[in-house]
Amino acid sequence: MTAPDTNLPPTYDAAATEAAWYPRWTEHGVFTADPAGASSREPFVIVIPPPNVTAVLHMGHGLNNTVQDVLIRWRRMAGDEALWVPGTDHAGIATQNVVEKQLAAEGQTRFGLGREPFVQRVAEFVDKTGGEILNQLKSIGSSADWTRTAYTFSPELSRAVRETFVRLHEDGLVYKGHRVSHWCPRCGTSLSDEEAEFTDTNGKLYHLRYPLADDPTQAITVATTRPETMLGDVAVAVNPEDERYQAWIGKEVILPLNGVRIPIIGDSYTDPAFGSGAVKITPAHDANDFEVGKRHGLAMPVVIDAEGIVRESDGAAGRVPVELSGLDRFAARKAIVTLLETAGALVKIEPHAHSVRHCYRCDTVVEPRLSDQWFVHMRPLADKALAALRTGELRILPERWEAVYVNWLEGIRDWNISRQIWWGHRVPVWYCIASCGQAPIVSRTDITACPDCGGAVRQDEDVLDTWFSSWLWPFSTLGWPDDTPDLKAFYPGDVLVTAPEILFFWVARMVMSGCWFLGQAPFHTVYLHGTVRDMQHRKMSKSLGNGIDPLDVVQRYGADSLRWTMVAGLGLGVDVMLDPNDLEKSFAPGRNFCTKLWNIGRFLLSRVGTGPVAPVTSLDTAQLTAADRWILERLDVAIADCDAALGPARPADLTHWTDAERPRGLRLSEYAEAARRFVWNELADWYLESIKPRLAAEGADREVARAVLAHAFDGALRLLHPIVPFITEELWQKLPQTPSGAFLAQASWPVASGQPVGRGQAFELVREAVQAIRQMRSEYNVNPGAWVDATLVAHGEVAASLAAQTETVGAIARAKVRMDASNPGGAAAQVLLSSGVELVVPLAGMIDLDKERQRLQTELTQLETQLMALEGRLANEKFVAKAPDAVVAAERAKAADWRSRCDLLRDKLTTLGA
RNA sequence: GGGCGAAUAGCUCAGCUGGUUAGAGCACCUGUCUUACACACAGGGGGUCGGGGGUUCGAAUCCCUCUUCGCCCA
Repeated sequence: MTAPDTNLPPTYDAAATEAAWYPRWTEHGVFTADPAGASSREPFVIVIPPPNVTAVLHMGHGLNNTVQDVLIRWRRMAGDEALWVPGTDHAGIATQNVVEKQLAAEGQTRFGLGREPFVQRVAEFVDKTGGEILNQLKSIGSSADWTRTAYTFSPELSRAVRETFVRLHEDGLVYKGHRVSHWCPRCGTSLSDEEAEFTDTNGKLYHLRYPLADDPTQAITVATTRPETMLGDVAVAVNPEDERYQAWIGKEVILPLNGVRIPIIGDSYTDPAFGSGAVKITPAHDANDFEVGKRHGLAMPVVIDAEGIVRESDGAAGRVPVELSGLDRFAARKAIVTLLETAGALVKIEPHAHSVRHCYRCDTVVEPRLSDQWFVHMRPLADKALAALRTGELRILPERWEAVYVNWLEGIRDWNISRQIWWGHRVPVWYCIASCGQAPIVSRTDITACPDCGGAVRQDEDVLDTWFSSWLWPFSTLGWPDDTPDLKAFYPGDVLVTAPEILFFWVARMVMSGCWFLGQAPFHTVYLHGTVRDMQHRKMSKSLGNGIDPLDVVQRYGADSLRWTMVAGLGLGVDVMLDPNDLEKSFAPGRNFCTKLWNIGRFLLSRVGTGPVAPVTSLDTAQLTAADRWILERLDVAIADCDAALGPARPADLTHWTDAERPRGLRLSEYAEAARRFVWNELADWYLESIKPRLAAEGADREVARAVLAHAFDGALRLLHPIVPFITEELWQKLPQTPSGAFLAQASWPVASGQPVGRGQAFELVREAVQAIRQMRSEYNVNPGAWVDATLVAHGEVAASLAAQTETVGAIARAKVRMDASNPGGAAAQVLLSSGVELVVPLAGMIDLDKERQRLQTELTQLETQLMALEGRLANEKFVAKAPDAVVAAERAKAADWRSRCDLLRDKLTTLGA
């Protein structure tokens, strides 16, 4: 440890401090959790939302991880066995895309390379460049337990994935389904419902004319947004209730362009009010049409292939005209519309706003495609996740997201978990090549031969959705499926911190898997924070170029400034607005706060020194001045405010939230403000100023002031450490009372003193008097360096209490203050303080009587207006009869107070000759 | 199309189950380099709580309605 040093440089050096402390913390295992420790204290566990292994840190990560770090550092100090599990996911589609791009640049494709070499190449790429983001997290101070760093594609976590697949299959919840799924032609894989995101689009509605086979003079008009699919139409559906078309059901029409005859069918799926009331049915290229096709036993010809190219595929022989075959689906749309127009089959084109699904990874328009995919039947899992929320085992903050969670789970659909890519966990299913009749084998271990005929087997080609591994994250990272000490000690965890965007993708699924496989929700609290946006409220993104690089901010302002800015702006569920064009505007407040803290530290060290200080508990309360009592009370209040803003950390009964507890806590900005107010507006602005004379003197009172100041600042540093860990650690190490070898990161969270409330009251009158004198000085433009005279007029107990404070008032306000039992009169500025104390500031030659009268008159008029309203209320019999007694009593007391104040003001005006 | 939420000071937001003279931070204006701090200190201005209606002794707070915006789902 560095030796205590009373001569700090005038400005805080963030870079040097950060570089010094982070390694010391990790070398001493400050962030390492011990499962054995969880037997004597409460465990507090957060698992990181694993970033993509190839990701680089952006401001969203900065926000997300700052929040987690604040919480984990808070609980670590509060005495919990705190564990923050870090790690990354293998990001199947995203990572594969990156490597495929590299291959493309080399004129290669993954198919040209072959599966094994390709997977090898991706693995090498990840080894070389992956995980950098975890190092970047360290530079913003993240106190994760790096000894437990996890990766979804590691052998351990891969075993959990396979176990899950097999167990769900045994439970009858995993099945292979043949249906229309979302397909990304660019990524070459199917997608889950969640991965196919809606985008509002200004499209067109094409009205097509299909002539009757028996009587080509008559025709039925269908409306579609995707005319290119008409080649695969197998029917026209009308609503059986629709009188316009009832007679047409059973007749046949001729498809223009390819001449295929298709029937007109009745199906209630058709909305008579939409378009023409007749809908073309293309079962292989639309999920709804697929259902209609199944109901009516229709053929399902495929006319668009996996690359999004129009051509005759399964069951589509004779359907695609030669001139259209081989066209991309969007080129085909144009060509088909032209051909239809030429053929007289295009009735009209209307503008049509609708939503089109896009791939969440590459934004390509999703193509619905008929294929075989592995699905998880989600209903039974969803029911457990719903129950967890309803019983209070789980809560979501902000609470309004609970409704969204419930809504999604109630309408849950089966989850397509197979992907037609190569980078990921291979589906653990094997097939006998000999087709000996052996059913597909679902296995925890690799299968090399058919158990029935002994012949060769092949493994399913598909890999699993990356989310199928990340939904296990809260327990796979702790060693599940083995019953490890970590799993015993740290499951279930406590808080999950993430953004609302992945509530369904990840959060709800983790709850489902946790409840299903371990019988308990993986955490009791989901904290959904806002999004980082620019000044136009646009989400920061690479494509918009409006991002801020957190590492750049760390370099220029320090990690603590970055963290402060994030936390101070973080109302519950509120977006954080930052200006990418003006970092100074966004991060200066954080830097300024650090500078302020630093200077309080400098002042303290230069005046208190490094000599021993007495613990405040050893001080005789009689020795404490009004200021001492006041700042100690303010510290108690600050502790209580911080605790109330942050907590409770967990349900009181450890298992279920009560309705009263449920919405409480995680108000990070309120916590930051409470701590800031204490150290800046109370400790620095008032206490420090008031004790300067005491510190300059010698004797017992100086020791009291030293002790109280050191204690109060120590408390402030503890309260602030979770937000600004580096500067607080640096300063705390220099405090005279800090034990050698200790870390603030492991020091105890402050606890209120338990001393009676209200003991700081005497100092409030000091503050009031000082503020009044300052106001007079400002109003009369008194030179800030000049001293003024002031008289405090008070009686009885108040006078006695105030008499001991005149020096303090004078020192802070630069005034020669004296007490008097009666108003000295004369040309003076006069202010009425509370408790009937009068402040008289004779400003020789400066006093403007008109101005004084004006000021007092304004105050009197305002007060009289308010008093009149108040008296009106009290005169209202209904108010007195119906309002609670306590309210009425309070209003009466207030009225009495205002009346006497009005009287005093009137007296003053009289003496001023008004 | 369905659901949820928001609208309070120039900006970002607090104001819990109706009862204080409606608050905070930042921004703004004025003065000051007062030996910890001008990245600071001191003083100050600024809101008919989106519009309308209702319940109540009393509404920023509860109900209805309209307008605007955001999010989720189809």
